[in-house]
Amino acid sequence: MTNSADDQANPAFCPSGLAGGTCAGCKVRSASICAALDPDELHELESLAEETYFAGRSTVLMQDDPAGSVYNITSGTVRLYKLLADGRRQIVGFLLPGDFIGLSLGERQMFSADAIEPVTVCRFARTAFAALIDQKPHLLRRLHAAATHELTVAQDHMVLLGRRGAEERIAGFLVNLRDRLLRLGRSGVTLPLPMTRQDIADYLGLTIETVSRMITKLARDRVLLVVPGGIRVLDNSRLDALVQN
Amino acid sequence: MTNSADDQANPAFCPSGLAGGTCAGCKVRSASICAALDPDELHELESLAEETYFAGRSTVLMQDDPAGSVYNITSGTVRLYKLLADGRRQIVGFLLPGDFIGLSLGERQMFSADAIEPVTVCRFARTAFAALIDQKPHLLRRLHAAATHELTVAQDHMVLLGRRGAEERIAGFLVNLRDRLLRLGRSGVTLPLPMTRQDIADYLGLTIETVSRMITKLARDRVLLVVPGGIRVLDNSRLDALVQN
DNA sequence: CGTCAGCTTGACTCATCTCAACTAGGGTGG
DNA sequence: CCACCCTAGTTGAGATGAGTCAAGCTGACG
Repeated sequence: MTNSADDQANPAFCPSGLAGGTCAGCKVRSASICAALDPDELHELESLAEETYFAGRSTVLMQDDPAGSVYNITSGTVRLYKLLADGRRQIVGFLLPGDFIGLSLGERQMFSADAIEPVTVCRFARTAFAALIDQKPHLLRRLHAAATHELTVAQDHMVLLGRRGAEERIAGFLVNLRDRLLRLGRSGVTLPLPMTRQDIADYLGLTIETVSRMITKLARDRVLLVVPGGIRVLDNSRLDALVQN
Repeated sequence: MTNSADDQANPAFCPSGLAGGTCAGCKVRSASICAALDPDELHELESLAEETYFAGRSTVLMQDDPAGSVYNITSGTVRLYKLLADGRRQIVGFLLPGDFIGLSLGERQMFSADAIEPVTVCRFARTAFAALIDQKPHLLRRLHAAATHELTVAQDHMVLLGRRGAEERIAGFLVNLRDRLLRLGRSGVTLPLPMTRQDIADYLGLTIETVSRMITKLARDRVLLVVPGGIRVLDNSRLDALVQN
């Protein structure tokens, strides 16, 4: 539950995006920051990278801790969240392969992150990564593009949290997940949901019961089918229609 | 209501941060992107800048429109928002002097923006600004720092929208506004509220009636006093206490 | 002096939360 | 192999915080 990157490093294990640990063979490169680099630079980046493994339910990093590393996710799913003093939790995002942790390059973590299933990452020492970026403005441009993309995603999520009803939130979540999986070349029909209902609730600003009821309702309405470990979309157009705009 | 920057340009009018239109004399420089530049570079930036005025209630830019300009606010308050097809609105932020519009440097606007009171901005052609940034990596670093700061602010707002009650939201909004005004060297006791109750409601994911009731409650509890055009904070510690964490 | 926009207040409604019981599946140990 | 437990999820019934609808207030402005 509280293992850090350093406890968990396991270079032998490799079910990840990295084929034999080379950036050139990385399956998620096109979806990530690293796509900005040419072969020479890729080799340079590779020398800084360390493939790291996190067990399911293990902690990747904690809010306010010093930021020693930045990460590029190569397989698995990570939840990012903030906690209030009384234990309320808001999940601010789920990260998929190709996503980057540590965009700000700041000295402190701005949120907590844990692996919700086994996760492999490409880990970089933050200072070394920052130094590389100072030499490669186009890598910084790419990082900045990723940060502003995250900002739009965050703003869209504010709309969801501030102005959408429960069923709309669930539909929005599923549509969003579907589209991200499609971009990764995965199926848009069977959506794996490695996160718990509680995670979904804390992401959507709902309770676990409301999430459960709304998924049941969508299943009753034949918009989707609940399958072990996820859902199957039966009617994409009706699902899309539930997400006005 | 729908005047664009070009209709509204009015170099003669100058109640703004810019003293006589020079960056060197700009009152908000230390709070903005431009603080990254040395005197020579400032002069270069100045040659790209055009001081522009927006009347209260006028539109600065519309979501999905082509992004011709980026802006640095020198005086006044701007609301950024997204609309759903059925008219629901979520305000994603209020911008104060020193804040920047167009961090992404993208070709399309990702939100709408209007002036909620008379506003002056430093306007730059987007392409010229982007070209300058390609020559000044430290300016890009600064822009990136601003973007990731906005991202943390957005995530904190997600916590507010997803997990806080109505009174907590109001208190959070006021604490946040107070701290931003203090950073700009303004009073943290008398908070001007140039936005309407409806704007506050659309920012906090509430209705206008709930905003009104909660402000009345805080006034009844002697935490604040409602004054024309804003509020006066009577008890900072109780206001802070309402915002757990 | 009348109008109008912004704001406040009250009475009632309702979507979502809370509390509680129950089900299903997976692991463990006797 | 079965009994037990544990976690995750579902469902129901009732409570409640915020929304809705409606009326009235206030100050600015013509």
